[in-house]
Amino acid sequence: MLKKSNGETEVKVSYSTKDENYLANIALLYYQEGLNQGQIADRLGLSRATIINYLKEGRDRGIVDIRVNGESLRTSSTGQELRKMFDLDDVYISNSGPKFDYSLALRQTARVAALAFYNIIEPGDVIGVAWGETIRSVGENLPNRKIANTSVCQIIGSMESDRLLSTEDCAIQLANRIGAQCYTLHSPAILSSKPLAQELRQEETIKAQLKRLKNLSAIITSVGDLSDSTHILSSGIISESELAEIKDAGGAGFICSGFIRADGTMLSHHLQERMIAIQLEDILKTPKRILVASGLKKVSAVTAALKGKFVTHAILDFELAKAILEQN
Amino acid sequence: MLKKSNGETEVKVSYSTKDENYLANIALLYYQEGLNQGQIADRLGLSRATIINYLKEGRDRGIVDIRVNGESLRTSSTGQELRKMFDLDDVYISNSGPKFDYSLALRQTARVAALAFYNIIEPGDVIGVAWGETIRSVGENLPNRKIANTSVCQIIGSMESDRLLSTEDCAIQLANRIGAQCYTLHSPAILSSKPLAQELRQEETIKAQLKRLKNLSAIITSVGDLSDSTHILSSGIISESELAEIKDAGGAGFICSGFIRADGTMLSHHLQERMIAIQLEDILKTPKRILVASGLKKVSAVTAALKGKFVTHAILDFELAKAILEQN
DNA sequence: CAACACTATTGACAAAAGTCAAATAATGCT
DNA sequence: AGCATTATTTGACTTTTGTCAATAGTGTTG
Repeated sequence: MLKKSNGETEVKVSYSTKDENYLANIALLYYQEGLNQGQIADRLGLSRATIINYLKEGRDRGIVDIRVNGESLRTSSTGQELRKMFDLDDVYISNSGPKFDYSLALRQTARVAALAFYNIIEPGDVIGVAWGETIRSVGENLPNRKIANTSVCQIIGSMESDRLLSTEDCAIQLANRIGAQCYTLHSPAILSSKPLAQELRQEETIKAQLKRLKNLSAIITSVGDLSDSTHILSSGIISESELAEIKDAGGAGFICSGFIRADGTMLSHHLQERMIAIQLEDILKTPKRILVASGLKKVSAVTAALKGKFVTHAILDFELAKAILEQN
Repeated sequence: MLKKSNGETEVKVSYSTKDENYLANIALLYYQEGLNQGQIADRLGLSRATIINYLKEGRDRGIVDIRVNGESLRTSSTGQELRKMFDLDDVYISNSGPKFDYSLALRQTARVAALAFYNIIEPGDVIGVAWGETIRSVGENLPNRKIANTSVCQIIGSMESDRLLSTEDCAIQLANRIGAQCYTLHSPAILSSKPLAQELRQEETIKAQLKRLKNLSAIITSVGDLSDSTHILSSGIISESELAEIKDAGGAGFICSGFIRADGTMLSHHLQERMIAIQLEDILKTPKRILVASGLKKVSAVTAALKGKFVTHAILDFELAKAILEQN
């Protein structure tokens, strides 16, 4: 961009036309002034195609930001009914239409949850983050907007499965998006024997983290169902016989490592002895308990979680919320 | 939404599909999931035209908010040079293309100023607001976003002109947008005689306000030019002979009530004796001095204001900024 | 309960936006 | 300077979006 002419060090006042300022000005003309692309092209002496490229680049680079007001997602009447029925602080409802599309519905719910998250979480919060497809999707849909002085704690040990990235990634990504300090749990979620698990719990780094989990100010989890297609079965975390055992004992769902019955009471199971995770009792002690869930197969599990008071803020899809209402 | 039936004041919990939640969900599908209107219509079993209406309503009702990052507007190289040349804190450049269009250029500059304003003003600021087309447009382009504990002070008495609404409207609108307490000046800007002006300055409400103007933390003004088309002439505030007088004395422009020379020094004039407004000396004492200007006819006036250090933060249009650079 | 005044919704058409491969301009490298 | 490489810009075409007048639905009132 320097133009030398006859030895003089003359600095050409050049504008790499594509700098941020230029992109931002075009975005203002388009999105605020309301000019169309052709009019902008004429004005700037460029082709319309170029304007399209610039507008796109502006969006990609975050110079233009299209955001949806999270408050609006709290206004659904179905959500309000659910809120009253289970005495919740907040219910946010997602809606991607009645047509069945598991992954779209999940993403939509995650997006709503991401917006809700910014309404619920305050500076200074210490946030426990669970594991699962849903939570991971929430992390992915969170915008990069800092919340001051927050920290994030992984609340259940790591695991890998085909569909999911390992647990700590959920916590790390979420922490990165909100600019939080991130404390991970350096342990598998489930160990092969009880003594090994006990021993590990005494390790300094793990002990310290487990202690931290007793004083969270917020927690975000999903809830697991106990249908035949539950991912704890398909990912090999529990066996078919163990699943049957839990169901026989009245299990309706699980949150992190803990199983709960249809009425919301806790169901202890020997599996827990081999796990490194937050205790259900500690979840109940956490002031803000955010639950995110999507899909009709979670009806009983979510209902159980609501009855057991594991939730203060719920983010659910419309179909799920309606089904829960109808059953109660 | 109130339904009166046989005298009862029954509130119908109406279930409009068009509630905010629904609109917000559609907005998410469109703007975040990236589905097109046809796909959304299919999913929700509505026509595409309806989706368009919903999306539009979402934008109109502020459920969807498209915003441009103000920081980006600070990155222009022209602006950076100007910033160094006059030792400014910040320069924001607007750009609506080289094609001459006074009113578009003004609006674009005002929009950029509105974004800059939110970067510059902090909670607790006491902001002096001047008068003029430019400042009025800034107010109109300010989004409704509160800044805590701010107050706004009208810094020059009221006047009316054909093109402009009266001065206090500038201050009031700006205050409303940012949720500030608003102090107006209950006086005309210019009076017919010196004694009357003196008397008025002793009135309690006016005295109190004038005192406030000595301790502003920020000020936003434009700058007036002294060309033949200057609005202080056309609106009858000064006469042709007075204008000629000021120009003969070396006047290059004015800020609020005060005239300045091309080198930025203050030029006293007997007109000031009849005016109710902030003093130039007090502007110089204000820590954040925001100047907004658009249009080539303001080259000398803005240059004078910059030289006289009446500005710490400048918002200028590209053509104007370039012209100022080239002359210095 | 028919007539009225609304608002919400839609289909058909017009306008605007998006895509992409080709052309042009900038840049780097002997 | 000449050539290769890469980035930017564009024209022609397709897809998506927007408009608007007509229609269906909803509640209100005499």
